Formats: sequence, C-alpha cells, structure tokens
Amino acid sequence: MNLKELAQHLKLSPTTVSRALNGYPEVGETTRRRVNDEAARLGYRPNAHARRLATGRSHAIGHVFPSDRAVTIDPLFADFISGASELYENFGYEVMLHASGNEDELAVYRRYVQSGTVDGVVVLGPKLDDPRIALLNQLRLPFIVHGRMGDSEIGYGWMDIDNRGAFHRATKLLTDLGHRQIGLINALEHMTFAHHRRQGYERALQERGLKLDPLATSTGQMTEENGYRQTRRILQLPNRPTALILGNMLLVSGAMRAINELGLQIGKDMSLIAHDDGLPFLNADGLVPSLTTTKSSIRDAGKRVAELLLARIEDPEGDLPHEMWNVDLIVRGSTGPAPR
Amino acid sequence: MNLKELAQHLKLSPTTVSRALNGYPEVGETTRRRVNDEAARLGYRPNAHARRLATGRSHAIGHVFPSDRAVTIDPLFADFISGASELYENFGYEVMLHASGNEDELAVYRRYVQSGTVDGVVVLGPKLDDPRIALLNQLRLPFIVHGRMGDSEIGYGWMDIDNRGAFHRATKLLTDLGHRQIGLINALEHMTFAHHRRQGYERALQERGLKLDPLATSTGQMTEENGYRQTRRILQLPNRPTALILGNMLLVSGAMRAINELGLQIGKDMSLIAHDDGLPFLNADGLVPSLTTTKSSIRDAGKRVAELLLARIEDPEGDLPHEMWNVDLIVRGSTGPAPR
DNA sequence: CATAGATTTTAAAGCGCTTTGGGATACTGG
DNA sequence: CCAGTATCCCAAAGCGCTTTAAAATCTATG
Repeated sequence: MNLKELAQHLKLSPTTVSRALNGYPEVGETTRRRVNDEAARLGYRPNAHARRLATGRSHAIGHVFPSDRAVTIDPLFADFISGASELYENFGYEVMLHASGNEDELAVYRRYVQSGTVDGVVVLGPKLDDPRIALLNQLRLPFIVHGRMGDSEIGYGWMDIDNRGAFHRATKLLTDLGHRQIGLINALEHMTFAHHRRQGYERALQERGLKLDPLATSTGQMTEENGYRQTRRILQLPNRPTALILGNMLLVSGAMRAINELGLQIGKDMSLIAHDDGLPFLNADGLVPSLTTTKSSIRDAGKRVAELLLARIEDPEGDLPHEMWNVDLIVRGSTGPAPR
Repeated sequence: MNLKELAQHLKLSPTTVSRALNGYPEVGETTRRRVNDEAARLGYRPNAHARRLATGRSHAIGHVFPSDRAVTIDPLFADFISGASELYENFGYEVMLHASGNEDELAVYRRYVQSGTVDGVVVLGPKLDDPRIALLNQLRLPFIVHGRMGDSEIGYGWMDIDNRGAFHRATKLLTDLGHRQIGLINALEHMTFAHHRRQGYERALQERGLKLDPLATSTGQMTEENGYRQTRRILQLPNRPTALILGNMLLVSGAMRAINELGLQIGKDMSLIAHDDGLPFLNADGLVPSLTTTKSSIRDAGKRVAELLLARIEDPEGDLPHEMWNVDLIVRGSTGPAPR
C-alpha cells in the first residue's frame, strides 16, 4: 500500500492525499478527515526512505559510542539513550547508533553528512580539548554536547550538570564535618566532567586551608575493581583519609568492600560520598548504611539534550543553548563527623 | 556532490559510475579504478535514502528495548548492542534503536514493516510465551531471537546459551562439595533464560535427592539492592543455606554485603556462584575472594546474533539457525566445601 | 450575471540512486 | 572481410514521496 494506491482508492490525487496527511492548510476539512480515516483503516504508512529523499530530512539522530573498551560510558550510555529515545519517539525521530570501532568518531560524522544519514548528533563525554566540536561546526551538522569542552562555553550548544559545584559542595560537607584528609577517586581527568569535579574538590580544600595530598586522589576507570583497588591503596597511606569521594556508583561496592575489609565502619570511621547518575540497578538509598550522594539523573539529561537538539534542528540559526543543571547533595547515612 | 555530478566530472554516465562503485562486472577494470579513485578524492558518498528507495533495502537493523523500567536489560543491553554493532558496521548496516515506550513492541514492528525502516530485527529477552515471534513470522520480517521462547525451538531462528546446563553444573559443583542447602536468586522467571536456569538448578538438586526449599529461592529484579535483600532473607531462614547461586553479577555486591554483615566468610561459611555476562565494569576475578562463575560474554552473543541475522536477511529462505552455546564454569575462590 | 478572489484539487517535476534493456565498440574465428 | 560474441557503456524508467505551478471549482460582490 503506497500513496498512489491510497489516492486511487480515495479518488483523489497523490498530492492532495500527501497534503492531507501532513497537515497542510490547502486541503478541505472534510477531505482531510476522509483521507485520515481511510489511511488509518488501511494501515497506510508512508515509506520512510521515499519521504526522506523527497524532503532531504532524515528524521534520525546519530549517537556514536566508543567501542574501544572505554568502559565508563557503557552503563551510563544506555540510560542516557533511554531518556533521549522517549523524546525522539514523540517527535517521530529515529535513533541511530554507531560504534566508532574501526574508523574514528570524526569519520563517522563525515559520513553522516556526506550520505545524509542523520539530521543531528549528540556528542557524549566531551574531553578537555575535543576535536569533534570543531569538526561538527565545520560540517554544519546540528549537535548538542552533553557536558562541555573544558572551560569553553561558547561556539556550541551544551547541557551540563554543575560537576564543579557538586564536588565542591560534597567536599565542603566533609570539611564542615571536621574531616581533614579527604580522598578522591575520580574518572579519567581528560574528560571534562572529571576535571571539573577535581576542581570543585580542590577549591573546597583550599577554602579550608587544607593541603591536597595527591596520593589520596586517583583517576581511572569507573569499575568495581578499580574502586576496590584505589580505596585499599588510599586507606593504607600513612596519613589515612577519614573520608572518600567517589566519581560514580560503580565504584561504590568496590570501595565499601575495601573499607569493610580493613575493619572500618562506614559513616563512622570512614565517610563516603559518591556521585549518583541514577542508574536503576544501583540504588544509593538501599545500601547499608545508605549512601550520601551528589545526584543527577543521566536519564533526564538524555531527555533534555534530545529536546535541545530537536529545537536546534528545527531552527539551526537560533541561539545556542547553554544549560547547566544544579546537582543535589543528598545527605544520608554514610557521612558523619570525623573520628578523632 | 551527487552521482550525476560525479559522472559528469568523469565524463561517464551515472549508470556506469553506479556500477563501478557497486562492483558490478559490466564495467572495465581501468574505468572502475578511475571512478573509485575520483570518488575517494572528492569524498563522494551515495545518498543513503536515495539508495534505499531505489533498492528497497534499508540496510538497517532494528533493536527495540523496553523503556518501561524493566531494569534487567539495561546494562546488558548496551554490551550486547556494542558487540552487534561491530559486525553491522563491517557490513554497512545501521543500528536503529527504539524505546517501546508509548506503543508496545509489536506496534513498533508493524511500523517497521509498513514504512520499510529496517531489514530485520533482533528479539531480546524472549519470554516463555512471546507474541513477538508469531507476529514477526506473520509480517515476514527477518529476525533472530537472542534466547528461546520457552522450550519451543523451531519456527524461528535463535542463538542461546545453555542456561539450563550452566546452572545444573553450578549446582552440581556445590552438591559435590557437600552442600545440601543451596539458595537461588534468579531473574524474573517468565523470562525463558531465568526459567531454564531454575530447571537446571532443580534437576541437580533432584539428582542428589535433595529437597527443594522454595523459601531459599527467589525471583526478581537484577539489582544490587535486591541481591542484598534476598540474600539477607535467605540467610536468616531457620534452615540456612550454605551456598548461593546468583543470576547476575549485578546482584553480587549486594549479596556479598549481606553475607559480610552477618559475619559469614565467603568461600568458607558460604559458597557463592554467579552468572557472569562479562560486563566490563564488574570483574569476577577481581573480587575478594575471587568469584566462581558461569561465564558467557553477552557481547560475543551480540556479535553472533548480528551475524546470523545478516545471513538470514541475505537468504530469507535458508535454514533457520538454532545455535546453543556452552557456558563455562570457572571455579575460583568463592566456592568451598560445605561447612559442617 | 459576469468577474475577481478565495478555496480546493491536480499534473508534473524532482529528490538521487539502481537497474533494465539496448547500443557501441572491440575482439574473435571461419 | 564479415558474422558472431564479448566487453564496455548509456538512455531512460522507476523507487514513493513532496512540492511547485497551474487548473478547476466555489464564493462573494458590484
């Protein structure tokens, strides 16, 4: 069943039917209703490719993820996309996924443009200096960055959470509780979000006149195992921290394991704060003791980024969005006054 | 830059250029080289939609994931897709993702067919009785099921791991070690894989003449919190199990937490086996004690399913693949003889 | 009642590719 | 030297839709 057949069936021209279905004003109200009813009855759907060819719009959004085992993004990625999809679906957009395996991510973008596969892309996990942004601007492919490229905030649209503020606040809570040695297990710091977190952490220490102990911090993969290793290492330092801040919920069980192993009690001997992206399978509130977190749903972020991107595609000359979300600090049972 | 322009540029007809690029034999070797070189030099890529319209093939694979908060699939999903993408990419296929949010999954399939969006789909997480399979057969949309629909093995192509065998072997290891009370924390058992796992578990108990204690088993979400809750519950039964089998690595940290809390030692007072899908952020070998697992990489499964699907699309009348993978039982430090 | 203007419908071109069915042209062997 | 056969290339149709420009129909007005 194609448009032509449907038109014959209705004794109308394809033009009129097309217009009726797409809501153009040049068609009478009664005709429109008749067309819509019949299309629904016969289960007619326009051929996606024909429409794309004719309009030059693909109604698809590209998402590239690194398949080079950059572990961090994986579980978060699914949740982000899941939020974004919700929105795309409502606006009739498709989600295209691409592993940047053989070719690199830049090559994928070039291909997108040359072959017209997508109308826009979401840039995930921006680095301090990220070539993707310049390329996309040059290619004139609409995009929104989830996060920022270092401290540059103009020249591209972005939506980010206040990582600096979040880790500043978390660190400050700990210093207010009297902790003087505070460890940090961070993500890889060429990623902007991790860099910002460290900045927030360091500023809070400075404000209290506390000296930063580089050995009490680490940057690495967001895995259970790394959480365990780093926690163990940090807790065996001569000048042992009494509190620990973790970049991610995936680190938490490893960290807790290490803490328990050393016979320390969480919330008493050792305070713990983690950043919680709201992954559905890791609930900070259900832990014992419940976990103090800086929380921001990555799923909601996905939804919002999708929204901004569609707006941008709609109006490519409009103002670039710059949107920063506050991050909640939720105090629960894993933080307490510093032991003396 | 389109085909016509490229052809003019080369002083050839579009026909010849198209054929040269697509490897048809009707074009001379020298001409072909000339065309390929020039296309590469100018960065020409055929318009994806035009090609799709002309060929009637979309070169895209659909993947529908439930966005109704069915937690289980999320982290596994990303890994599965990641494996599949690797293959698709090599064969020039796109990955389309769809949240089955408002409309249900069946509706998405119908739409796929009506609008020609994809050439085939992967069915994930099949249930004991799953309407998707009948619908897809009726729609004549090529598909491969990752897993099986209950015990029916014909009438559709599938690739599955031997869940029954895996859990049978795991349980048998424990009974061989002298354990007589063995708990099970399973996924939701309307899912075939979870159903099979229980069957394997129960058969091994029967073979040893052990009585099944329904209270020592549970089915539910694959989350840290549920792992904790169920473990805690099971370990407080009057007739406390000395071993526990977990459906998923996500349950593990919760379970370990509960075990430690009750002052029991893993591998000694309490043996532990989990199924490991090879998620990159949860390493069974890095735990302390290292974890005995039934292991099968979900990423590899994704890759294989993709391969089978592409073969099926290539030859829709070919034999339906039925492929079952063995699951390794890797014995590590978390299992030991039953305490007396 | 004729005519201008508004409304509704249509024919036809075009989006950029593939592919059918022929034509040239060059290469054989009788 | 010519018919027969490969080899190489091309014109044109068509995939199913949108959209421009124009035609047909209806409404209002002097």
